[in-house]
Amino acid sequence: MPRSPSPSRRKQPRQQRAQATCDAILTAAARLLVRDGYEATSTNRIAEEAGVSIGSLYQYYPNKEGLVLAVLEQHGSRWLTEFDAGLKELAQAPLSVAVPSIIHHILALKRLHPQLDSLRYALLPVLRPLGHVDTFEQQLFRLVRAFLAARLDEIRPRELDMAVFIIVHTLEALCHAAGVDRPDYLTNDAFPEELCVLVLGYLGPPPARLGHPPRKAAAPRRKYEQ
Amino acid sequence: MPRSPSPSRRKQPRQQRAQATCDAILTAAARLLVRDGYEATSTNRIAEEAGVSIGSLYQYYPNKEGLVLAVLEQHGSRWLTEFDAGLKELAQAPLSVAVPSIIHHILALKRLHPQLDSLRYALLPVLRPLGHVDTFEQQLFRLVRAFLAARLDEIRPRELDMAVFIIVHTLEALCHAAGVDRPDYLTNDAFPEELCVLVLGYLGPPPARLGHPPRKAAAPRRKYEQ
Amino acid sequence: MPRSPSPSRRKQPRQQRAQATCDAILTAAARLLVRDGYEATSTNRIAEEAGVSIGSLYQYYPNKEGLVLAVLEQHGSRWLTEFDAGLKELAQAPLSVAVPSIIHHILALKRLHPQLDSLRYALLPVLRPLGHVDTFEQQLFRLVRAFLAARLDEIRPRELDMAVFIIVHTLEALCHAAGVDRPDYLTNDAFPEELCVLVLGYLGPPPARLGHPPRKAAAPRRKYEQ
Amino acid sequence: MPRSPSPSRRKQPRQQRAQATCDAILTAAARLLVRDGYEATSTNRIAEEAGVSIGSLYQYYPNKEGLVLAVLEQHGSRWLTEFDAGLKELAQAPLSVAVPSIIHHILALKRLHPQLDSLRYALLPVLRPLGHVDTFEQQLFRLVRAFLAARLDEIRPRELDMAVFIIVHTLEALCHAAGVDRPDYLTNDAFPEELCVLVLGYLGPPPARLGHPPRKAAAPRRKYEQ
DNA sequence: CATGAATGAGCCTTCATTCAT
DNA sequence: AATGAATGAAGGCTCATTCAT
Repeated sequence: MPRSPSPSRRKQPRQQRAQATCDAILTAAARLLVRDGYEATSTNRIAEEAGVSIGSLYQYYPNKEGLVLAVLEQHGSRWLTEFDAGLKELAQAPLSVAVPSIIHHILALKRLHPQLDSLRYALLPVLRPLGHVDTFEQQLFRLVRAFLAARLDEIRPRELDMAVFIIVHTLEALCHAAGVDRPDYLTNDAFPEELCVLVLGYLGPPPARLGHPPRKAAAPRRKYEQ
Repeated sequence: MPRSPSPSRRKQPRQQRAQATCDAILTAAARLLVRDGYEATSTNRIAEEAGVSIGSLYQYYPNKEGLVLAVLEQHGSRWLTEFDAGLKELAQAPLSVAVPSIIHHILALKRLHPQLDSLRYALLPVLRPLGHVDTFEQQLFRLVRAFLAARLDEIRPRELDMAVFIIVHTLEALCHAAGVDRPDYLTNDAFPEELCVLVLGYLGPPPARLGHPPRKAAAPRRKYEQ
Repeated sequence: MPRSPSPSRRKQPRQQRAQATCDAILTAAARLLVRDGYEATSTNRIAEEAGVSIGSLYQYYPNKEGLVLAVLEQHGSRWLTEFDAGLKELAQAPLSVAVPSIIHHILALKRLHPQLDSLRYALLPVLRPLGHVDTFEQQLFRLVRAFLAARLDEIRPRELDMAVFIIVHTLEALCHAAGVDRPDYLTNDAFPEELCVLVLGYLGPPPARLGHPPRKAAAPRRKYEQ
Repeated sequence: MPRSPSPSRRKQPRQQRAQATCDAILTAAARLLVRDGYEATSTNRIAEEAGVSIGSLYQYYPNKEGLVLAVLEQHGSRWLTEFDAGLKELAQAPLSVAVPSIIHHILALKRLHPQLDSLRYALLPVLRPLGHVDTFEQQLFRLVRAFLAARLDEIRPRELDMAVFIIVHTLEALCHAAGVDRPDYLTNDAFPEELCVLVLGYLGPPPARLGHPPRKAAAPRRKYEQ
């Protein structure tokens, strides 16, 4: 049985030509999904846009959902890779430096593929039953959780899971909403600064321990509070 | 003028029987939309579920979009009414009292109609081109903006529009995400407290005025930071 | 059994108010039929346009076809009445005078109700199975046949039925086509003159009888041939 | 350019099997349109009659109008081709020979596809907004106009456009009406002779030029006037 | 008489998917 | 590997007509 259990792939391309076909389909699908949305994008139209027959499309992807999943997987893993790289560079930085940098990074990624990025967000309600986005979201959670776990002495929240939940969903929603409703916020200085205030204000200073006023952690906040 | 410009209504019911039909349709539509999503819900199925003929459905609602709009309008305006009433009661309260109360109120509304509430959120990308949700969102913005405008001396942000944007989208997204991914957060004490920290931390103390350290405004935060 | 066998009427209005309702329906139907055509005109829309409930419409007309038939009947009988009156006035006139006058009259009627007139023509293929238009057409045939029968010594054709068939269909088609494609022809002097040439040329001089060259009959043609 | 601008075709069949499908659809459509008329013919019924699935129908024709247009185009262009060929053969013939021959030809074509021929006529009001019939009619006008333009010295009318308008519409209407109301006229000797009288009488002798009585042109008329 | 709520068959069309070539 | 012809369930929606009020 040559069928892989993946819901997004049917057959691995063996020849170079086949790989090109796969890519063309993926690219066409991304373009149409971004332009028309999930329901308005038909597999026949994708094949046509890709310059490929509908039969070929179904040779590599088991069904429409699988194809869309593949699109999101590709974009999601690229996004996570870049995001992870950014986090790694900040492994040693204090929160007051890391958070602004991360936010800056996220907004930059948003500006890079504004629509593909929104696509994942818009497809959340459609594809949740398929279990893909969970993968992306879970990875993102894991990365952010690890990041915070390494800074337990710099932050206030003790329930890490909840803090990650709050931070991830907040930033995702605000970036998405900005892209949709206020594109000017994406190329604006004030917006990222406000996001930093929001996140740093939330992560806050760690609970004061006896005799150790958390002066260092609190200091950076002034930058945004003035 | 026999034609109403409303995109969500076609004809006003004149008889009591007709009103009952309208309501049955609306109720059935809400139930199916919540269960299956916009695209997977067919008007024929709605009519069947409502126990009326498809013709009756189209006598009162001009098309599928109009019907969905009517569902959201009904729920949205009820939600806004209740929210507005809650805000009015807090008109004189200081931020440190009002914000926790508001967040508590929002979560209570969420628990009341968890799915209908999510429906609006999930349909945002589908219905945006129809211009309804803007109405809801605009009203919400207006209410929150007025609330903050009356407390300019208690808060830090000077760009009110951006602050409203951030607070509204953040709370919406977190409540929605909680309802979907972590229902336990909705009936949990820690979650609302964290939301308060997030919002109050963001709104922060007002910019210090000459010689008047904003000690009083900062004080209430202890309640949530311990 | 109060139902009349007429396919276009269900019930005779007894009260004045009812007569007004009937007329409003007929008027609205005529307007919409002219504007949108038979298939695109719905009985519900007619009732709405007439300011009457759909139930009232079906109280006076048995179905859509019956209503349309009534519209055509009304217009057709008015048309025939006027046409007949015109013919009567020309009872004594020689062909060379009568034909131009008749053609002038037909074009005047056409200009009077250009669309209603076309409506009958356009509905021919739709309503033929209902047997109405035959009535109109038959009456028209009878009138024209009587007109020609009284002038057998002035005309060439011996098969009167065929001559009537040719003249009636020719003039109907040309007037209709002019109304649709070349409205300028309707208010033009050359067009009716050409129609006269066509008809008079066809009816032509009577077959020459021994020793009696048909000079007189031919003479009038000069008027139109110059 | 994968999208053809034609309103009557969607996709060209590449395989032989597909061509057979196309033809079956066209044939079935023609049969049902002739039998039931435009509005009473449904695309589902056509597909069923053609023995193909409704999906196949819409793979080759963009919509109902397009399909009907294709039917008419096919028949119309065949008709025009044959008519044109007939005209060419008569290029050198005098009017008195050409006109009877043309009328004979038209009636023969009418007898060949009596219903398809009527179909176009009946669909005129339905399809006019789609711009097809104009094409047919325009071509017919052009052919007839060229025919007359080559015989300016044999005919009376100086306004060629109006003469063409009159002749074309007259013959169309009479042939159609004969097919519908008097099929016996189509296989009758008297009818075509009367049509010749009508047309030749209208085209008439050319305006007399100084001292040249148009005896030759008038002579042939005797044939039909006796 | 008049109203208008209710009906439901049926229309046009789309689209994910299969399979013979 | 690739093609593209074929499928048919299903969707949104209309409209002539009936009947309880």
